[in-house]
Amino acid sequence: MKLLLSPVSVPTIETGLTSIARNVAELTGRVNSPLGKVNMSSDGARRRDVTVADVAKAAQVSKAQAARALGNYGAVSDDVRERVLAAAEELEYRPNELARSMNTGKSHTIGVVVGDIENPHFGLATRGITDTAKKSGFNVILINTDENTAAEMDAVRVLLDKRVDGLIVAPASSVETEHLRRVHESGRPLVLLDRSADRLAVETVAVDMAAISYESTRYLLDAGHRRVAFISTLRTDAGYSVEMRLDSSQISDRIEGMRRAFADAGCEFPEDLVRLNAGDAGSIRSLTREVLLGADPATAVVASDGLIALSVVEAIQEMRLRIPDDVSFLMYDDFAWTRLTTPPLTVVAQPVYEMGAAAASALIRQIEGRPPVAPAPEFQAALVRRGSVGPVPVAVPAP
Amino acid sequence: MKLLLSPVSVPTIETGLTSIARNVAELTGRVNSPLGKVNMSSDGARRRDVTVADVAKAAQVSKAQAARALGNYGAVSDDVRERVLAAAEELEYRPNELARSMNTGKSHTIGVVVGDIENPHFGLATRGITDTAKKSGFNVILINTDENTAAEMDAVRVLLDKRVDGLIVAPASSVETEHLRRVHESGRPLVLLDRSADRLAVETVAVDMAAISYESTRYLLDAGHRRVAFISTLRTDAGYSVEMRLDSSQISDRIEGMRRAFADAGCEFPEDLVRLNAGDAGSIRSLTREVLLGADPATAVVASDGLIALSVVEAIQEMRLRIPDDVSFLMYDDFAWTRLTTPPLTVVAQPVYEMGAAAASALIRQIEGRPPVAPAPEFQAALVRRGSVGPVPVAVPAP
DNA sequence: GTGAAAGCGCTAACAC
DNA sequence: GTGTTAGCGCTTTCAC
Repeated sequence: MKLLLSPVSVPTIETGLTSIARNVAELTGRVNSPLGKVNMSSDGARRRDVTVADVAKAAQVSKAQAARALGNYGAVSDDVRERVLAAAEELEYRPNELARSMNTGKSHTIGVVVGDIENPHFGLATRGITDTAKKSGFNVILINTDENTAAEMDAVRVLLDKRVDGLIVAPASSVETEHLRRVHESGRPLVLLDRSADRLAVETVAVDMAAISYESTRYLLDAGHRRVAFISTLRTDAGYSVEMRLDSSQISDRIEGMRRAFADAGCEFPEDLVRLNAGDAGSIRSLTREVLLGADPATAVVASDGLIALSVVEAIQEMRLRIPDDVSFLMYDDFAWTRLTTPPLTVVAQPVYEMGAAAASALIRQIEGRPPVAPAPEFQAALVRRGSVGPVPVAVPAP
Repeated sequence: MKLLLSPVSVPTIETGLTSIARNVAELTGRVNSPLGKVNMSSDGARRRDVTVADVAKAAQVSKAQAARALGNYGAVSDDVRERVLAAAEELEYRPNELARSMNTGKSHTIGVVVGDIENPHFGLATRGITDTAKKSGFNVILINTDENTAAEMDAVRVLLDKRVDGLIVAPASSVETEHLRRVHESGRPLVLLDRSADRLAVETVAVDMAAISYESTRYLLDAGHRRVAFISTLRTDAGYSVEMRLDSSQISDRIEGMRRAFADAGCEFPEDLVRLNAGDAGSIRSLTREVLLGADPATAVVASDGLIALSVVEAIQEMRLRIPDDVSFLMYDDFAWTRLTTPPLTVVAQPVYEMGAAAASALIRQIEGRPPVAPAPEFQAALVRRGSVGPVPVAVPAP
C-alpha cells in the first residue's frame, strides 16, 4: 500500500499528491492517513468499482489522459503519468478487462475443450497449454465434454460467445465436425489436439498413431502373439467390424497400424478381439474377461489409454493370471505408476505435455497473426519396453 | 441452417420472411437461396460480427425489441419475436457475452486457482467443479500456480480484472493470505479448497486432516511402528522443527494429528523423520533413502500425496526393500493405481470429486445470494487398509 | 500533450 | 408492446 512516488522527490509532485489525497477523500467520502487503506469495505455490500473516470478526477486530468497513462499507450507527460498512477494506487484502481476487451476485440483468453480433465493425459496436456499460455499473457477457459459431441458443440458455442481469441479442441469425434468447421470459417484461430477432424484443414497437434501402433504390434507379433486384443472407450453404435467407419482418427489410426503389421507378417488380424465401447470400470473388466476366456482367447491385451489400463490390469489380477507369463500387456500413455507394478508395464509413451505446449504456441501464433514457423514439429510416440510383454504361453492357462 | 418457421404457416409471416431475406441480402452484400449459408467466410478476414442492430434492421424492428426477443426478457409480441429470431438465425447472430456481462455485471464465469492441474488430485477436484458449474450455467477459468504464492496473487488479480463472479482457490499458503482477504473484502464470493487460510473467515471445503492423520498414525503405532517418516512437498526455508510455523494448514494439521497420536500412545514423536521440501522425483528419492538408511531408520513411511508416493515407492523398490516386510507404507489420496501394486497400498481416501463439487455449489450459492444450506457438509477422509502396512521387522534389514 | 466526444454491443430506464 | 435514450468502462479518433 505504498505510493509509487516518494513525496519528497520533486516539489511539484508533492503538490500533486496533496490534491490527489483531497480528491480521493471526496470520492471515498472519508479522510485517510497518507498510507492507510483507502477503501475499507468490510461493510458487506460491494461498492461500485473504481473506474478511469474516478482516477482521472482524483488526478485532475481528463479521462482520456488517465486511460492512456493506465493502459500505457498514446502520449502522456511524465507529470500526468505520475499523478494518475499515484491516484490509481491510492484508489486501488483495477482495470475492467471486460470493457477493455470490448473495444480492443481481444480477450487474451483461449478456450480449451477436452474430453475429460480427470484423465491424467488431459491433465498433463492442459498443464502444457496453461504454462505456455501464461508466458504470452493468455488465460484459459476450460470446458469438459465427457467425450460427448453435443457437449462439445455447446462448449464451442459458449466459448465463441465469450469472445475467446482462439480455441484448442481435442475433438470427441473426427466425423461430426460441422461445429469446428464453423469456428474455422468464422475466422477464429483453432488448433486440434490429439485427434484430427475429417476434411478440415486445421493445424493439428498429434502423434503419428498409425506408425507407433504398427511398431508396437510388430513387437507383439515378434514375441509370437497372434491373438491380440485391443480395448478402447470409443463409443460406437455397433460392435467392431472391418468395414465400419470409426468416429475417432486416433483409434482408427491405431487399428490401421495393427492391421498393417499383421498383414506384413502374413497373419490374420484378430478382428474379433477389437472391443470398443469400454465405459466404466465394470464394463472394462467384463470385456477383459471376455477376450481372455473365449474359445480362442487373446494372448496379449492392448489398452487404449491409462484409465482403461487400470481396469484391465485389475481384471487380469482378479483372474489370477500372471503378466507376462499367462498374458502380455501393452498400454498407451506412460504414467509414473506403470513403473511400480510387478512387472513394470510396457507402454507407448507420448510427449503429452509438449503437445499441449505446442498446441498453445501454435494457437497463439495464429492469434497474433504470425506465420507458421518452418515445418510444424512432428511428434513421435515411443515404445517403452518394460516387463509386461513376454512370449506366448505354450499351453492355454486353465481358467 | 433451417429457418425456425415454415414460410407457409401464416401469410403475414411469409411477408416478414421475404423482407427479412431482402434486408439480409443488403447487409451481407449478396443474394442467397432460402436455405443456403448466408455468411460464407472462407474468405480469410474475419468480418465484423453480427450485432443486435443488424438483426433489428433485418427484422425491421427497433434495436430494443430485437434485444428483448434475443435475450428473452421484457415484453415482445409473437410476431416480432418470430421475425427477430428468423433474422437472427439467417444472419447467424451470436450474442456478445462480453457486452452482456458489461451491463449485467455478471460474467457467469468462476475462477479456479490450483497448485498443479497435472496432479490427479486437482484433476479430479477440477472435474467436480466444472461439472457442477456447468449445471448452473457457469464456466471456469483455470489458473495454475505451481504452488507459488506470488503466482497465486497474480492469478487472483487477473481473475478479478476479468470480472469473474467468484473464485475457488486452493491456497498455496495458509499464512500469506493478504490477497485472499482482499478478494473477500472486495465483496466477491470466495471459497477455499483443501486448505484454509489463517484468520480468514471464508467458506472452506476440506477434510478434517488432523482427525484422519491421528487415526492412521494410530494404525501405524498399533502395528508397532515408532519410527514413522513423513514426506511432503511443502516448501520451507529451513528443515522441520517442532516450534516452526508451517505454511500449510493441511500439512500442519497432519503433523499435529501424528503428534497427538504419538503422545496418546506415550511414545516420542520422531521429529527427525519429518521431511519437507520434497520437490522433483530425484529429491524425493534421496529423501526416502535418507530416512530409510540413517542410524535409526524409519520403519514406516507416509507420503503426503500421490506424486510423492510414486517416487517414494520407486525409491523403496530400487533399494530392494520389500513392502511391507522391510518397510511399511501409507499415502494420501486413493488413486486407482494404488490397487495395482504388489502389495496394494494402504491409503487415506479423500472425497476429492465431491469436495470440488461442494466448493462449486457453495460458491454459486454465494454468487446467487442464497443463504448457506443447513450446516455445511463435513468431509471425512477414510483409511483404506490394504497391504502396505505390516508389523515392524524384527531386525533392521541389511542395506 | 491534451481533452472532448464517439463508439464497442449490449441492457435497462423511460416514455409513449 | 414498442421505440428512444442512456449508460456499462474502456479505447480511439479527432481536433486543438
